[in-house]
Amino acid sequence: MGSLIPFLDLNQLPDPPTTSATKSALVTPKMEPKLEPSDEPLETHQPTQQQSLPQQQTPQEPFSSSTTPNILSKSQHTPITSQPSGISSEEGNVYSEFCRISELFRSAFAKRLQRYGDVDVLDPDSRAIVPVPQEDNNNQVSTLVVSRRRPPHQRSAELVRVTDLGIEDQRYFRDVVRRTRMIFDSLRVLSMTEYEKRRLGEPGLNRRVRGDLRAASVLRDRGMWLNRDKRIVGSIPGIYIGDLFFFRMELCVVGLHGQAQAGIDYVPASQSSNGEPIATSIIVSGGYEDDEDAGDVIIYTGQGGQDKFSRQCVHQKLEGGNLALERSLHYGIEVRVIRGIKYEGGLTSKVYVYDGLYRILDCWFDVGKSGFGVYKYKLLRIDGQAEMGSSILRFAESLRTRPLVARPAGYLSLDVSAKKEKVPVFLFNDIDSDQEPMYYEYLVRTVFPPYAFNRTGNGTGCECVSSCADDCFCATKNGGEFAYDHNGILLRGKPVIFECGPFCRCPPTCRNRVTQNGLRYRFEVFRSRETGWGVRSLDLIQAGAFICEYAGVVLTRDQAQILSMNGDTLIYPNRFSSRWAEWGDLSQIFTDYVRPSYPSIPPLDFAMDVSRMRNVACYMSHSETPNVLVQFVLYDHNSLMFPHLMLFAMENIPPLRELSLDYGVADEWTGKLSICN
DNA sequence: GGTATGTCACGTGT
DNA sequence: CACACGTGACATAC
Repeated sequence: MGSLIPFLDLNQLPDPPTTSATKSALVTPKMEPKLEPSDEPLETHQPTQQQSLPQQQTPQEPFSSSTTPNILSKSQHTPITSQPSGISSEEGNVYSEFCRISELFRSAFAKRLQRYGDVDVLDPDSRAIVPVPQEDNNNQVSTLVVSRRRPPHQRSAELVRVTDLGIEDQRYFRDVVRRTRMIFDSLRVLSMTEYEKRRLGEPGLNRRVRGDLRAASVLRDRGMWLNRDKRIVGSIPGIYIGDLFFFRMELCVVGLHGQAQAGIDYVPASQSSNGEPIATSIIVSGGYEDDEDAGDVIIYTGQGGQDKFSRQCVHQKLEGGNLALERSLHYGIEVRVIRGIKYEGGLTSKVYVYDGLYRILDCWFDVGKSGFGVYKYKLLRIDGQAEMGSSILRFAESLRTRPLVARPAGYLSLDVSAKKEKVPVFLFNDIDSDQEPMYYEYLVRTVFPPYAFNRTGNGTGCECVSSCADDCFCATKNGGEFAYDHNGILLRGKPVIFECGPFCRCPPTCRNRVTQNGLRYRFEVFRSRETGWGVRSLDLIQAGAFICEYAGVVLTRDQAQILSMNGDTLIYPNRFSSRWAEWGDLSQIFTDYVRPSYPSIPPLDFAMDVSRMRNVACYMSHSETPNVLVQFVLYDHNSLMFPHLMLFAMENIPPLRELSLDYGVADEWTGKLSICN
């Protein structure tokens, strides 16, 4: 178990009431905590030994039966059904989620501090995280709205540092972050879709919607922003260096940077125990002409003094974020650095990259290029961290354009697909002499047995000539909606997706043919010391984007049993974990969110042979926190027994980060884990 | 002295 | 040199 190290306790905590044995306790040192100057660094605490924290499982939320979610209307003020604070956590999704997280944090606290012995044990409820109170408790409605009048929402002033999380906790927090971001993205897209629909009815409607802002507001009203109960200095649990964000508000939602616009986030002086503000994170966005970004070393300009056209027009003052940075320098407190960089090929023209922790070395008042005074801060990246996301982005860029110049040694092949894919698939190994992937024939698509095509009537397709719409026959097969948005992003996972196919009249550019158009990203099969052969992309992959098919030769159960005795490598599609089920699931937001009656498929009873012919997917590694999911898709035949295995991104995957799949547990047929390598 | 309310600074995404 | 927007910190009012 990791430790949460409080090093600045800003509130006097009440006396300990009795604590029940079932509750974890929040403990705090008896002595008055003090800020120590930088020559006595705060990190003198030793990390705790690894302890496993009992993990509470997410309560399974039953799907209530009611209507589909309503519009994301802001004008309508209809309160959602809410969970009054203090009610048992089994009842409400949001509330239980909060309790779970806060409980984890409290347990971590207790574990950490018990080592000191000299502590007070406090009633956990005294510091319980409570979701933002809903204004009303009218249970009959569940329209998604953003409340017009926000209850005052105090951010915590309690500074903590989270270190040495155990593997279980890392996995847990990663999952919380991933789910929250997925909900953010679903809401963002939903908000824009609703707007487009409304605009069809009201042509005069011309006000642009900001889906990102709306999504953040909805999550905030539901109390689903992460890490609001503590001010975390240092890294945020569940967020890795190199993680990518397309929207500024997303940084707020996950707690990486709590300011919607300002580049410096800090604990305000008014809340700080000694009346001094402390900086926790900054965003280097290129908005200040006096910034100098050399990667490991940054000369960062303070905030303020600009007019509305971002020109310096007055001197900056040592207040707010500027003062906070100066105080952080004084106390030797590290700050998180997020870079906003231009990047084409993403969802927006800019991405935010978490680049890790920096220490502030120096601070001075200088005359900027404009002639006005600005505060400058010299920051140095702390050693021993993973490589910076922003430099990986740059490196990937050079690999895309001139691979052999950027990396002269290590390429075994510049296209293992031998031009069978639209884009080359690189093969790279710079650590040993293994050349295994060279010896397989590259297979672009899964080979199905002929009778998969004969079994059912084939001629069922749509008659759309130009483009398919929501009332098209193929949309009906998918429960009256397409599975993808107009950019080919998977909106919601389903047991099976019916794409338009050879029996449809629509063109190949139809939006319902996402998985039929081959590779879009440049992949690299690479050799790794940890995972053997693995796969990574040279391009940024947006969450929900189609990656590739998992291709092989389909075998019946009997055939598979014979071949597996030969030691051939087989894949069992029914063993992949059903990650599609959580993709696009908004039941945490809409209390009346129902799982539509999608057509389901019978349990899959086939295996795939990848022992002679395989594609790039076969080299993907297994992970219990995968970044790729399997979605079954049908298009070229109608046999539900034999769907294609299509892979989609579960999160924004930065270039050169390894792709991973949850292959599931040991297979029931053979007892072997279905991974080839 | 605490809470409620108002004002402002802070860039962003389109 | 367009425009609307959300948040948090802080000032002010009570």
